[in-house]
Amino acid sequence: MSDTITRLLDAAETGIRLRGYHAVSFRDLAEELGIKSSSVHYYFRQKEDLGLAVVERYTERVFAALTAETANTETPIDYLTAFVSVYRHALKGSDSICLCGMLGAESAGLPEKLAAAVAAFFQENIDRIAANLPRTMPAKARREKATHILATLQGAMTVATSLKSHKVFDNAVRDLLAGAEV
Amino acid sequence: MSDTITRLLDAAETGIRLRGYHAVSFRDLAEELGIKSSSVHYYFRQKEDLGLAVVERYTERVFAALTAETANTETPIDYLTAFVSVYRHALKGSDSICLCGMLGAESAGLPEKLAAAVAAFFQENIDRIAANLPRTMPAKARREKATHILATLQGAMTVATSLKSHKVFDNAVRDLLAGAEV
DNA sequence: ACCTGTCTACCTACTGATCGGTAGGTTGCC
DNA sequence: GGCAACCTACCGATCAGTAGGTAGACAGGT
Repeated sequence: MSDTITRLLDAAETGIRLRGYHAVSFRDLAEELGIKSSSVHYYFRQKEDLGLAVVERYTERVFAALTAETANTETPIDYLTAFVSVYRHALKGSDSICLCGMLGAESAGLPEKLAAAVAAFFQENIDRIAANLPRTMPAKARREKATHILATLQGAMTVATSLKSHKVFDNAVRDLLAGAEV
Repeated sequence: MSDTITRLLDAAETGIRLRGYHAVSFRDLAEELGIKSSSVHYYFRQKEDLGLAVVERYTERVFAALTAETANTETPIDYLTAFVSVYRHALKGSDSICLCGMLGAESAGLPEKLAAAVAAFFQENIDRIAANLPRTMPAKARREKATHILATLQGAMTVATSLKSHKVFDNAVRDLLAGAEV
């Protein structure tokens, strides 16, 4: 992948995670890279194409990190702790919320394909968590707990960013994991 | 409050909750009411003023509903059930997320005063929940659980809206309350 | 060694639509 | 006459997107 494409995806991802899809413009991205906005259209014909590429790359990166981080966990609580640490790292490394947390909030105003990609990201998160909850739990209870965990992570990032304190995220997650030790 | 102002606040709130602050324009609002965009400036000099008025009215309405709904609760779990039902009602009535959930996500790209008003909304939510948790819990644990509960509610609205199913919200909240019965 | 064609990675220059915002009417009620 | 509730008619900035040009690298043929 060319350097310019990578830098474009980086700038777009940062902008979307901080301010939202509609607050990111081709002109701003171009200016940040030192090129012209028409050159951005050379790589991404429409804004939707850029958005989709950002979500695709983000999805792959997050799931790769989740797979790696949870690889050697043995108990469900170890798995959850590792899972959560990937999100904690994402928040602290970027000082912004999850890309899909932002796009999920905006999804009614997004191109359909983009909204669908975000929904798929959420669903895959829920499925992965549910698959690693104790086998002794009924399937319905696992689905509920998995949804609860994803919702808490996403909401904790939003509230922590608004209150400008990563501790808010840690506080929410500490109680989440304390309650999950079933 | 004049009818036009109420209708403007309604239209702006709906637009922001569905698509975000930057996706709402004076022109669209005016068109929806059948007036001209310059007339919107007659009521709200700047977009920021409109945004602040929307958040103010929303904050008052939500806290009034929370106060009313939780008025006759006796146990912490009753309080939480009533608290959560206000958010459930907000989601189902509007088919969109919490106004402050959207603005909190976008807060890095918002006028400062607006971001501050949203942060205050979150903080007040946390304080109210914490104040109604069992007195037997240490203050720190109450703060953590309260943050956890607000984060779950906000995240559950986002994920449910993205996955286009209110059941997602119910699933997350059912597990949240099941774990909260301490 | 020199021309020729093709390709990538941009560029200039522009379009029509839309943005928030302003100046200065007009209309109808009290 | 004065005021509230609009209006027309703009402004300059910004938006996504398009048309068509160019400079440089590389390849193949002669």
